[in-house]
Amino acid sequence: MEKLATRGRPREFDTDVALAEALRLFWQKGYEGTSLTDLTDAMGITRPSLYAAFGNKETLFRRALDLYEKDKLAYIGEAVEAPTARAVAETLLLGSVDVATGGECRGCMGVISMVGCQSVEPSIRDDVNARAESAKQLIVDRMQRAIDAGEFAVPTSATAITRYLLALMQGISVQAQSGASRSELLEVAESALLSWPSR
Amino acid sequence: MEKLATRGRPREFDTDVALAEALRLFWQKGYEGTSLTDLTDAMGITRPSLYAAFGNKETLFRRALDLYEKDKLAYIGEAVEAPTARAVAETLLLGSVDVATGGECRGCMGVISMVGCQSVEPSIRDDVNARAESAKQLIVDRMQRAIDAGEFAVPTSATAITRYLLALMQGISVQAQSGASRSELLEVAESALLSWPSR
DNA sequence: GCTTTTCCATACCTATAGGTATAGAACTTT
DNA sequence: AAAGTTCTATACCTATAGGTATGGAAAAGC
Repeated sequence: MEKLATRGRPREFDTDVALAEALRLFWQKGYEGTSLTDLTDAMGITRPSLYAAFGNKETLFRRALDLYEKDKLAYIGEAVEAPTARAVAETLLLGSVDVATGGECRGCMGVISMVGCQSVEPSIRDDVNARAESAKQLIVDRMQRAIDAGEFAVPTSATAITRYLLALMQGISVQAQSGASRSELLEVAESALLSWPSR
Repeated sequence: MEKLATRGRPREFDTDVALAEALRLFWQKGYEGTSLTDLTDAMGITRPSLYAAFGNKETLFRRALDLYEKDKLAYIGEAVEAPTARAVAETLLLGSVDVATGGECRGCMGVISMVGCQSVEPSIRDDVNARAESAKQLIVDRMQRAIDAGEFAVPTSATAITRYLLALMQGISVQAQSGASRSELLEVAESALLSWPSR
């Protein structure tokens, strides 16, 4: 990905560290709310260095999303490995609480980007929506397997139960952003799990 | 609220119409995503007219929020009048689907503002959060009455069940923004109601 | 009809946005 | 050590942001 130069003066900063810092900013302030000055200040590099290393603001944002998915959304991939639909739901809900309240950044960056980037350049919006869609598909497929296995008492559809779960996760993110505590959000997850419709 | 001038040349535009147009824009593009040029173009007035009529962008936004609450969030006030907690939940969930997919603007403006204004001037953020908090309190009080009336089978708390409901409504809004259809969102509401924990 | 008040239109202000040209310094390879 | 790269620093570019000064036109009250 990174064309690592063998000749010439080597880069003086660590792109991984810089990218992590960019992620922090985009997560906290959103794509449009984060200016290049914010970025270069926090990353400790100058404007031309940023452009040489990352192209432009949009590709930097995409790289930050990549890092976010890898570091923070791993729980989704793990969740769909769980043995039952109920266990999947539990992992997803608790995972979203963890991400939304675990660090210094509140809420899920995906949700923040989905809500905040609808009026932004289509290329970014489409990218964000596509990422969300592929995560959704993972869960839909898993839920379909659970339905086929007869796990659900009430008749339902894989897409319906998935959208229901995602709605809760998204709501958890929204509330985390407006200041809800970890324990308050765990109550939300528990409420959902208490009346979860599969055995 | 509006100091209506008796002397001098009367205003040539209808402030209510103009405000409705401003609401549309803020709803679609968010506070920061809506520029004064966007506003004046859509409202059909000039910049000084906007400032004379509404003060500045921030107060215009607050006025738009007022209008939004009055026109679009009335269902919340109606919901808490419903006879049972289950009926309250049903009214809230279906109402949020209606608002999120009813017109040309997708999602709930409150959610959009909560997510989009966290990094914006504190005065706006605090206002948005306060509005959300007061709506929440309405539901908490109603749920407490339902608990006191013994409506819930499973032991729960008014704040937990309220946050759970709000999470669903917020998730519905997020999904509406990223393109979910009305019928898809109705599935979310139905999924929640099918396993609603009160009789 | 005159005065006064308020409106609208144009043009402008400062600050900041994202992005880049230029030039010199620093490092690697040969 | 010299040559060849690629870095960083500074300064700048254009576009747009929110907001305002100014002047002339229009409608009300007297």
